[in-house]
Amino acid sequence: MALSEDLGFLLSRASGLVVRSTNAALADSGLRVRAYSVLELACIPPGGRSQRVLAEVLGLDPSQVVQLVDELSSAGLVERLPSPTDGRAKLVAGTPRGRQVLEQAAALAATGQQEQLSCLSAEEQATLRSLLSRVVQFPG
Amino acid sequence: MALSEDLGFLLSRASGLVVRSTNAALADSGLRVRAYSVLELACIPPGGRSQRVLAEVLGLDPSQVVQLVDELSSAGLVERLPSPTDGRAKLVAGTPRGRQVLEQAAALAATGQQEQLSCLSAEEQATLRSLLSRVVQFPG
DNA sequence: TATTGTTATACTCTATAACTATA
DNA sequence: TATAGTTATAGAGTATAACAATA
Repeated sequence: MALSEDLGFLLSRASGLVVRSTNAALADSGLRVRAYSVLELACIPPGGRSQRVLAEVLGLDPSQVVQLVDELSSAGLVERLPSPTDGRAKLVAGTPRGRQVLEQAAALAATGQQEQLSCLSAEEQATLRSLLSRVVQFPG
Repeated sequence: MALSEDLGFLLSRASGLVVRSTNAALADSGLRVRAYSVLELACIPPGGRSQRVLAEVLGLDPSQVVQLVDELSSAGLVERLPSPTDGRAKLVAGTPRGRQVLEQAAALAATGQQEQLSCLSAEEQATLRSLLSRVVQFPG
């Protein structure tokens, strides 16, 4: 199979382009894409989510989540709360400042992303989103 | 935007899954996906391609191409030939053994890739390929 | 002066194993 | 015994800058 038709190659190449562009766009926020995705998940439900869940959803190793949460926590964007139901688990929840930063960062990230994806129409982007969602099997 | 609808996130997650699976499938060949892609390009035209072209096509830094070609060259899979038209450039060409290894590796890579992509029909994979090709703007 | 390949360096990302505390 | 979080470490991938040889 020619490289230009190799889906694995095309995926990793496209991902590289978008991640690079998004990281550049996020520079002013002090975040990079991985920390941004952790912050986004931490800000969704009021109570936060356990690090184990974060790792599973993001496809990261639990030890990587520790580092990213450490980083966000030092910046005052998230906090680790004890789980009321499991003494081992810690729930990662966004702080008010974290939600504020997330809002600004989301706009920056969207800009960087569209720099690479604007060659596709909104409908085509929706198709791409739908296909990739099936591959990723995004949990909840 | 929810993370599950974030095209950048979906791309990098899907890419990660496929690359991981492909690297695992390639293990017996001694190659990893990046070296595999260099070998594939080196084996296409009889005369090979310059490292600068390889870097551009693969989206890698020229210094990364040096390392990958070193690796493939040590394994006897490619060789650096002097360019007949440019004394600075070196053409990277696959050896007979390189073509042999490539053929086997291609089958392994396809297997590992389909492990992650089999949830999409052939037609859906073609759609995905077409959309990603536009994003990547694959040169020649 | 610009480009090709190279070397060196640092940073980010990924992968593993081992440890602790709780379940 | 199993799981959540943590620590440590090594390897792979990415990004930059500087240099020699050639254009």
